[in-house]
Order: sequence, then structure tokens, then C-alpha cells
Amino acid sequence: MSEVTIVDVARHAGVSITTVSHALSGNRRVAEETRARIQHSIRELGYRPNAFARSLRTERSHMVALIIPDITNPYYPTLARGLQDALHAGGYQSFVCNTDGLREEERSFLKDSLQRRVDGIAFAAFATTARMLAPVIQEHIPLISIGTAIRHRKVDCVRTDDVAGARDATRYLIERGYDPIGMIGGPAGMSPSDHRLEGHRAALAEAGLAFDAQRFAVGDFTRAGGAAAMRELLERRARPRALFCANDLMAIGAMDALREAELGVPRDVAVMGYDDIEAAALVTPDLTTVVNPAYEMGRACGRLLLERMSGADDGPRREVVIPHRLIPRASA
Amino acid sequence: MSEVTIVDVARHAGVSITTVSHALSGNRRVAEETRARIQHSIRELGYRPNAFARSLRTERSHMVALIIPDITNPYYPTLARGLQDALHAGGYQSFVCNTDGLREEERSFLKDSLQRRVDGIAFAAFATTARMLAPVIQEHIPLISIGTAIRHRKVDCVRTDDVAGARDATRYLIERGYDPIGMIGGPAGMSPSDHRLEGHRAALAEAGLAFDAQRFAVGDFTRAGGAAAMRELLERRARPRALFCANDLMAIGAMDALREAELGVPRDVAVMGYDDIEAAALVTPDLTTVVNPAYEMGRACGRLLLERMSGADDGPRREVVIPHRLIPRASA
DNA sequence: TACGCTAGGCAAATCGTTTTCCACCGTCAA
DNA sequence: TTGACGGTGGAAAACGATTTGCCTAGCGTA
Repeated sequence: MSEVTIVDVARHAGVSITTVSHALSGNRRVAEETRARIQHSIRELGYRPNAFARSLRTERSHMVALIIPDITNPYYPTLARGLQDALHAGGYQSFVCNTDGLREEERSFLKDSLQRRVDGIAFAAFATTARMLAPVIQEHIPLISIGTAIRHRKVDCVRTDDVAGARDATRYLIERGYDPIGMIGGPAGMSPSDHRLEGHRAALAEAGLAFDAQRFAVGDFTRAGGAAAMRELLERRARPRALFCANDLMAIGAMDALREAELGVPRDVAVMGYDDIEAAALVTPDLTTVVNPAYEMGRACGRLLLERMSGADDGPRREVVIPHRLIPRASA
Repeated sequence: MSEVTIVDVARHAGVSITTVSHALSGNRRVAEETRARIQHSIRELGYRPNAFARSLRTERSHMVALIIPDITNPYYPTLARGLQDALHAGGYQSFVCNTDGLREEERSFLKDSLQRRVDGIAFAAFATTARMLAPVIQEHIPLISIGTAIRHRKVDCVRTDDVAGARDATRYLIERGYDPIGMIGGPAGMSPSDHRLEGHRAALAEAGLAFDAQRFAVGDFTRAGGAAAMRELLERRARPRALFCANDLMAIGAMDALREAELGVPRDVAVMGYDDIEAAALVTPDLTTVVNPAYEMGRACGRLLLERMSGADDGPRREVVIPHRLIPRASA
């Protein structure tokens, strides 16, 4: 109990509650002399406005929910930091909800966020459909979809362009003269898998090169999966001169398999990854890769949310595409 | 605006506000038939209790603050997840404050937490002294220090034992018969540096081995620093048979330098790290290391907070020491 | 019959703000 | 002289829950 309320401050300063409130909010002019007296009383008494009462009256919590699969997945802390840095400037805090990609958890956290009366939501959805968002939409709570899982005309979206990223990665290999070029992709049907494959094929087509299914293998986004896929490619005796992997972990796995086969990277086979996880810079040789700028994603979410929450912006749906970045290192 | 309030529910169900409230909180018996009618009305109207009003009355926010240097530092997401999982069970959420270890930020987030009326705080302090905590203590808000930076008789503490961890690491090298054993430490004066060195020396002493300053070098906890320290050791021609590094990054750097010198790990020099960062399992050879179980740390914080916040526990200061774990891999 | 007890329900006070409507007081222009 | 008008400031009504007394009906018991 802070015990000391605005009433105490008013009494101590010899003014009305109204005046104290206005001195704090700046909503109305208060004589300089009065304001000084109030400030003095506030310090004297150690007054701290009660956030509950304030929120009850204003209907704003200055809180947003960040709903993600798992803060432990190395992509999200950076995104969270970007979001928090952006929001902090506006006096907002955010709490993190870990859904593990489970539909029930997503639903439950969405509900909790509503109950807590958050002013906005940033949501990296996996299993949530636009229909499940009805209550959020109805309350006009700004919601931003991180990535493209949710498509709804009232829901803003911040995303990267995986197709373009994969195209750039493949182009990079082409331009450096590697030939032929293979790929280890992710499981079909997952949108990053599909987009990255699509970009890869587009770059080949642009350069007038054929996509050869013999030089394409599928992994499961893990290191072991990447190694297995690489071994499969080697057995097929259609060894590529350069290899684009749909993520860094598989690229690291591929390098394991190449080392087993006593092939040098990039001497015999150049390897390219995707994501730029921390380990990408730590393995040997360090991994050329494409980075999804998580921090910028988070920042963009934060800024967009701030605009929406300020109420000023009631415009049409917005879609922000954050540019990716290719990071040349030793492996390709 | 959810618009629908407890008044609407009461009217719709044909009972008084009081009864609805009690049906929800379970604070008083309500006839089964009445309760059913109320539940039905709630669903019908889509009623969601207003958290502000509730908190205003009950003085509980069901929110805790997690104040850490940087969620981007790979240690903290795991800790955050542990905390959140524990708190979730009690209906609590947590918001993250990134202080970057700056005194002013720490102060400011502490103040913000107070203003938001959090029910508890988990604080990994760097620059905050016990004195700065006066307002928190005064309001009887449960506070848990993560690590030992804050010492105060009202502040609980959850920590690991770096001395014991380093001792176990060194013992492990001794038991496997490596000799002589060297170490790359961190900058003197930082508590992890000092503790890990202390543990290292203790293990040597126990085994009747001498600590040889010739085989000790200092790095700065970075990869490059580890490599430089290793080169220094090699130049001194006092090459150790095994090396304990005060963190994984320096261990990885040391392996870089060994590779340069065309020395095999662990064939010529065995290497041991500390922390078990993600990359530790991804480098080649993968790194034997000691893990500070961040998840368990977070969980312990969460559980301790829950107990304190329940009000049941008003006992004396508590200190929880989370056991570390040695992870044998290929490098030693 | 009188009394106490229990279950269930109601009205109203309360939590600490923000905000709306009004009042007062000089000053200045008509 | 009067009315309008800034510049200040105050009283009181929300905001939406929880909780405290108080009441009633029904029932068992002395």
C-alpha cells in the first residue's frame, strides 16, 4: 500500500484534487507557482499515482502482449528486444506469452490479454486462424501479425520476404561462379520451406539455369536432418558445387557430413545458410547466410503499435516488409 | 470497451451484483442453480471482468517484473521461460525490463514496476545497491535477487555456485588424467571471474597439484580474447595438456588458436568451457562444459515469488542455490 | 414457542483516479 | 458600465469491480 493518494497531495499542497491531476497530466494549464507547490508535495509525501485507478478511468493499460511460440528460440529474444525498445519510448511495457505454437495456448493467451485489457498485441501465430481473432477485432485492439500466418483485413502485418531472401542467396552463389547449385530444403507445406524453395528456383530460372531435382534434398530444419540430407545428395553422385540450405542448423549439419566425406568447405562444396543464428559465426568455417533482421522486425511492430494505439491512425491495413541482409562469410 | 459489466450480468441472470461476484470468486457459497444461471449469462453476454477495477479493489495486479540486463543475452531467455512457466500456473504474467546493466535504467524500471503495482520482482542487478531498494522493501513487495549482487536481509536470492562449478570442471580434467592443467580466466574483479578461478585453484589444491601462473592467462570473455589468451599460453611454451576456460566463448576462441597452431582437440590439448551456450554443441569438436541451469533458476524464482506473493510466507530471507551440471562432450 | 444457525441474497461503501461542468476574478473592448 | 473572455481552480460524477453489513427464510433444537 502506497497509502498516499492524490487526496493527500492535494491537501498537503492546499489545492483541489482536480488541480493535482491536471498538474500531472498537463491536460489543463496550471499556474507555475501552484505546479511547483504540488511537485514539492509529491516528492515530500512520496506520492506514486495508482496505475489501476488511472487505467480504470482512462481505459488504457500501457501494456501490450507479445505472443510468440517460445522466447527460448533464438530468433525471438532479439525481436522482443526491438519491440520493447520501441515501446519503451512511449511508456509501454510488454509481457511475453509462450505458446509453443499450440492452438489452445494461443487461444488462452489471447483471452488473457483481453482480460488484462492490453492496449495492443504483437502475435507470431502458428495455429490461430483469422476467425479466432473475432473478440480482439471487435474490441478494436490493435493487433499485428508477425509473419504471414494471419490474413485479415483489420490486422496489420510485419514480415520479411523469404522468397526474395532465398533468391538473393542463390544469386550470390551464381554470381560467384559456383555450378551446379543444389539445395537442402525444409519439409514441404511449411511456409518458410516453400518460400525459400520458391526463391531458389526463381534465381536459377532468372540465370537460365535448370532446377535439378537430383540436387535437391529435404531436411527437417535440424542439424541431424541437414547431415542426413547431405549424405543423401552425396550418395546420388550428383554432388553440387554449392549448396543453399533453408536454415543455418541444416547448413551446419551439411558441413558435418561433408567433413565426414573429407570434402572441404568451400573448397569442394560451398555452403550457404539462412537465419544467421549465433552459432553461424562460431562454426568453422563460419557460415555465409541471410539474416532475418529480428530486431528491426520487433522495432517495426513496436512503432506500428504505438501509432495504432495513439488512436491517431485508424487507416487501412498496413503491411511492413523488413529487408533481409546477406552476410558473406567464409563458407561460400 | 467491453461494455458489458458485472451489472449487465446480474440483471440478465436476475440476481444481485454481489452474487455474481461471489459466484466468480468463490468467496462465498452460491446455490448451484444460481451459479449455473450466472455462468450462462456470462457466456451469453460475453462478459470479461475488468482487470483494472478488480485490481483497484484488491490491490493485486497478478503481474511481476523481470528486470535483467538484456533478453538478447542467451542466458536470459531460458531463465525468463522458466520464470514464466512457473508463474503461469498461478495466473501471473511477467514483463521484461532490459537495463543493459545501467544503474539509471535499473532505477527507472524499478520505479516503473512500483508504479504499475507489480506483485513481485525478479531482479538480476548489476549496478543497484541495497539502499536503492528502500521503496520496494517499504511496500513489502517480494523481491528476488538473481545472483548475489544484492545482499539485504529482506531480499531472497536465487543463484548458482560458480566456485563449485569451476571446481567440478577442473576435477573432471584431473580425473581423466590430464596433466598439466591450465586455465583461461576472465578479468579480475568480476565476480564470475573470481569465483571460477577460486574453484579451479581449489580443485588443484585438493588433488595436491600446484597452481602454475605460467599456465594461466586472462581473456575478456569474448572469442577473440580467448584466442589471444591461448596464443599467449602457447608462446610461453608452457603448453597445458588440458585447459579450463571461464566461459564457452573463450573456449571456442582457444580452439581457434589451437587449430591455427595445428594442435588437435582433445588429442593435444583438451578444452573445457563454462555456460553451455547454444554454440557449444555446434562447434567441432563439441565442447565439454558446465551449465548454469537457467531454466531451473527461473523456475525457482517463479516458485519462490508465488509463495511470497500468496502472503502465506512471511518468513525469513531465503537463499536458493541451483545445482550446476557438467556436460561431457568431445572436447575433453 | 422461542431461539439460534445457515445459506443465500441485497444495498451501499469503497478503491484512486480522470474529466465534466461551473465559478470566480481581473482585464479589456464596446 | 457592462459583457465577454482568458486564466485558474473546485465539486462531484463516473470507471467496474470487491466486500461489509444486514436481512430473510427455513430448519433443528431446547
